[in-house]
Amino acid sequence: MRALRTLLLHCSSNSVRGARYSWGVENQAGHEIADALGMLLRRSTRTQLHRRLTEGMGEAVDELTYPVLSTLARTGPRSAADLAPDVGVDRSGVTRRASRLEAAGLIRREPDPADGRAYLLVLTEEGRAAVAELRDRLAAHIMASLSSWPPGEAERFAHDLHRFMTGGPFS
Amino acid sequence: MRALRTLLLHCSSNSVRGARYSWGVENQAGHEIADALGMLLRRSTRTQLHRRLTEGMGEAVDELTYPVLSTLARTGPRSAADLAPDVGVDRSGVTRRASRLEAAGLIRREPDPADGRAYLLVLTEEGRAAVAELRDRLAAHIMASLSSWPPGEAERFAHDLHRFMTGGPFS
DNA sequence: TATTGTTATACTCTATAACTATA
DNA sequence: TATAGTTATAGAGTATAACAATA
Repeated sequence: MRALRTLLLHCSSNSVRGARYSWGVENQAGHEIADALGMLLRRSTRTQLHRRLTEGMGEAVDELTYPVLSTLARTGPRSAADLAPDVGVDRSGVTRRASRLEAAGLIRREPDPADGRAYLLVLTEEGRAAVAELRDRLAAHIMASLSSWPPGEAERFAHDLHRFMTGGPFS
Repeated sequence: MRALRTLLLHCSSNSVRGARYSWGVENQAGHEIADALGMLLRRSTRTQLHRRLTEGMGEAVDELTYPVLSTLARTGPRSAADLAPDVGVDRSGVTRRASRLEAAGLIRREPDPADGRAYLLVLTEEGRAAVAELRDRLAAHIMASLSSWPPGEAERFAHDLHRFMTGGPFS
């Protein structure tokens, strides 16, 4: 079955945008998006982007700690255990990252008035400023690359991307 | 200067799509794209996606080794040192990942006829099939989430995304 | 009994620095 | 001399499993 599939795939060896792929033309849009996402999810792309955006923001803000800041900014004060699934690490991981951020003055720990066991992680003023700064840098970075697009197309693309992410396979 | 900026930012505390942000409305498209990309680059999103896509494909294919396979499929046989910047790790990292893939029969090492020091990493037939399978799964996954879009809009979005990635801040 | 935050442990992956072989 | 592949080493980050405190 797999052998047959492979054979069929390799019978149609058309070139997609010069790349050396050799699969069919069906689902062209899906493959085009898949390739773009693959590029975006590459480690080199992510680290390079993070490095450029966190330039001069202190050692505490990096690829590991920023998701904690970002999620707190989006949802408000949360406990470590509550934050864990959003950040994508265990609650012990959230604790370690939060400790770094607390030492840098970007967040503070407050006893949860509703649960004596928990501590709420709260953004400080500096933490809020850091998130806003980073978000503005990314937005500016993005818009600079869209400046050559015809009027309205960037806004349309932004809308489509938002629609894709919220209703798509990643929500 | 930063204090002034922060102050200005927090004077306009409008709500964007229900999120608890408090920054201006300028560069709306940039911020919308930035938020979508932030969601996409999150660790939880990436690991979840990789886990779903590599289901039942053997232990050798995972988040670490797939970029090696994918890059080889895109560019043809390459040496480890040549591949390293594309994959986003050191050449020793490429060696380690390639060894796992070679043990699983997905790639093979061939002496580079043009350089006696180098070995070319070459996809085997199984390796090509694995890449095709994974790429098809992702494309199908994506298209399923776009099935409810009006005719033509998915294709338009695919085109825009490709244009954004190749001409954008990640190229 | 279950869950909180935290910490020690074992594990994985990485970059760095070696090493040998070849350009 | 510089660069290829490979490997040992040290460092960073993680999940797991404990622990005491609280629900």
